Amino acid sequence: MENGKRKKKHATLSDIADSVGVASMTVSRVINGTGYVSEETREKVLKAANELNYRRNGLARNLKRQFTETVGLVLGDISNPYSTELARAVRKTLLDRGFSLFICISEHSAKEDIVAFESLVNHSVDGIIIATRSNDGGDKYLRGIVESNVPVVVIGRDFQHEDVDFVSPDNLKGGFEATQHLIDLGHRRIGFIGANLKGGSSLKRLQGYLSALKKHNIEIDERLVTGRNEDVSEVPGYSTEEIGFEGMNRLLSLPDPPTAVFARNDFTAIGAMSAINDAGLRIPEDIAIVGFDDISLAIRTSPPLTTVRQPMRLEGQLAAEMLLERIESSEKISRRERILNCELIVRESTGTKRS
Amino acid sequence: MENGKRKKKHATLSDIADSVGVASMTVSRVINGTGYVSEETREKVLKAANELNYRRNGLARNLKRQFTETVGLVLGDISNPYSTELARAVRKTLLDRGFSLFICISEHSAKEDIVAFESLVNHSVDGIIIATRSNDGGDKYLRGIVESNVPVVVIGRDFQHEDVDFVSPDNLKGGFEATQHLIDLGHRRIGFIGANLKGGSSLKRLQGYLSALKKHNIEIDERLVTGRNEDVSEVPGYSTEEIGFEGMNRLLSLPDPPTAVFARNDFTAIGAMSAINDAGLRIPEDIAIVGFDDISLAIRTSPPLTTVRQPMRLEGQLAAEMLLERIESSEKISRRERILNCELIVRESTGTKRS
DNA sequence: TGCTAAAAAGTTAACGTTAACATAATTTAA
DNA sequence: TTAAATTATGTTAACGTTAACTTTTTAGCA
Repeated sequence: MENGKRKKKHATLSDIADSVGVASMTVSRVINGTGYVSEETREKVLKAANELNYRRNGLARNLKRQFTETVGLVLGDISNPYSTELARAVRKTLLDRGFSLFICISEHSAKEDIVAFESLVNHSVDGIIIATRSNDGGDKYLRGIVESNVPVVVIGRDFQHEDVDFVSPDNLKGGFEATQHLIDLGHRRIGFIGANLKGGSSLKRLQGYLSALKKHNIEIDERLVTGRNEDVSEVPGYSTEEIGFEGMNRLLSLPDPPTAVFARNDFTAIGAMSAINDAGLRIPEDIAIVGFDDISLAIRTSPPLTTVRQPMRLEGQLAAEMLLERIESSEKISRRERILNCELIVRESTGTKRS
Repeated sequence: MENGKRKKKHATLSDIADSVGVASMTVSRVINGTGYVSEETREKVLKAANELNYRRNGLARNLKRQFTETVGLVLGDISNPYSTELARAVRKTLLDRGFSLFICISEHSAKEDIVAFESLVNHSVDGIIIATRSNDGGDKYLRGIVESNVPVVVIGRDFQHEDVDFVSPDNLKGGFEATQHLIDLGHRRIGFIGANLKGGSSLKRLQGYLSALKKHNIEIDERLVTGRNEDVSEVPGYSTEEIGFEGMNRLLSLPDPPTAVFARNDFTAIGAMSAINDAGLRIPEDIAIVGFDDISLAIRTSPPLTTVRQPMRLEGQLAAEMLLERIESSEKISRRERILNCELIVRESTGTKRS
């Protein structure tokens, strides 16, 4: 740091103490409203604090108290309403218990994961909730953090550790049901947009898709599974309409394009719908489409999007509650896993049974 | 806090020092890579640090150093891609300079603004960027923060203070041009969705709309200006499709509905488009529509949305740079204002000139 | 009146780190 | 070889707060 100078100093407890003529402990008592202080002193102190524009130094306070009543949340794709909903629920649960929340973004790499973890640990947050996708570098660093006794809960991230709780929607079942729904409607050529067969092996939604096909003895055509390779992509996650759009165009250019598509999430589905429209095809008559998440926009697409609803709020709330338990318990807590049910929401984008 | 117990202690510098048999200062030097340390000692120290799973205590460090190299960003509506883009740009600029970013959400009240400011100040962030809408309580608290010398930059928030920089898109001009565009196409009855005439007086986009009408001597019909009252709303901002949908339906139910609509932002526009579709009307033939922001989705709506593009990244970058200057300068910096140009992006949702 | 309890303060030390200074060991230069 | 420079390490104090303890003052009451 070549740049040394920082601004004018803030008033401290002892500045106030000096100005009033008491000990700083007395001022501390006034500020925190603890212990005995005479009404007279209290008023003098408050007056002085006000005049000096006193603001308590949280660093010193937290250093002394050994906890910060702050939790960090690491999000991948903040513009996905899923993340937002999650963050909102986490925040509410924490706020109700007197904790505050700092959000860090980690968009697409282990490096960013690590930066996020590091800055949170650095600020001595009392615990961390992580909702980014798993990756080797991040996992390794994370393991170190957990082993130094920082309470951690992961949401939807494939991270195995005896001291880390896990909350996730049932992506596998959700993916299965979405695909099953398309099969029930008579579709046989069903595409998947949002991952590759090689790269997306950890993607439960894709696995659900594959297992539904398998169950109905539909052969898996790897050309029907398309998506950008995440690990390579430098493009922020939110632009998944792009991915959906591109992916759909790839599918449409096949000699034998699918009659239905399961998109990895609603944004991807919206992008795909746009590509279908552009190609002059109709939804659901020519191509049926299912998304995932049930973001609030899903009901406003035209036609309204069939999708798998995941309980985002519940996920956030549960994760926050589990974390708080970890933070507040003095005993070791064994890993808990909560896989939450999803619900298929059928709207017009999948239409009715094909003849 | 009735719940006292926190977890097992972390290793400290002196734990390592003791275990290796050196002074903690030496360990500090190894950890920070500063000053002279013999290769032999360095290795011993690193080994011990590793074994003890040492992690430096940022609270103590920052307390001593008197700065944290951390900046806080307060966002209103995190699921709006606008916020995301902003956050991303801010983060990138900061990261390049070695700062980390904590994001706080403040969704719809002065109370939440204050909670967010408070927790950031509490953690002694070196500066704060604020991108929430102005409100009395928040402004008052903010003023206090600024007066205690915390560097602050606001984005698009109407906050006047000699020591606070201001970055904003030119909402007034943008709103004007959006409306002008509709007028140029021959529209006379033009609605505005996203604010009330009473409550939205501070909304520059609405003012731009009004002034464009005035310029062309089109009488202002207050029934054509519709939106939920923000201050009252308990509904999170992101569901602005809802607002657009509801608002459009209100406009459609008028005896003499508008032939064109300017929506406060793209999400609102998308909601409005959905309502227009549901009513069996065509865009742009029956009703033309303009949004604001040019989120990535805008090009994927059907028809693609005419909108006003604001330079979100630039806003974020500038705000971050200004903040860094404030943080690093030892001299007082006078308020700087940067109003950034917006650009009308004409797509199909406004069609061609009416006959 | 004296004695106890309650109220109102004050004192000390510590949280974990590092800046600033001091000292000791080693190397270099002349 | 001896002083000066370099390298390696140590000591002290302070960042601002508060837990834990101590002391002083006031109030209560038998």
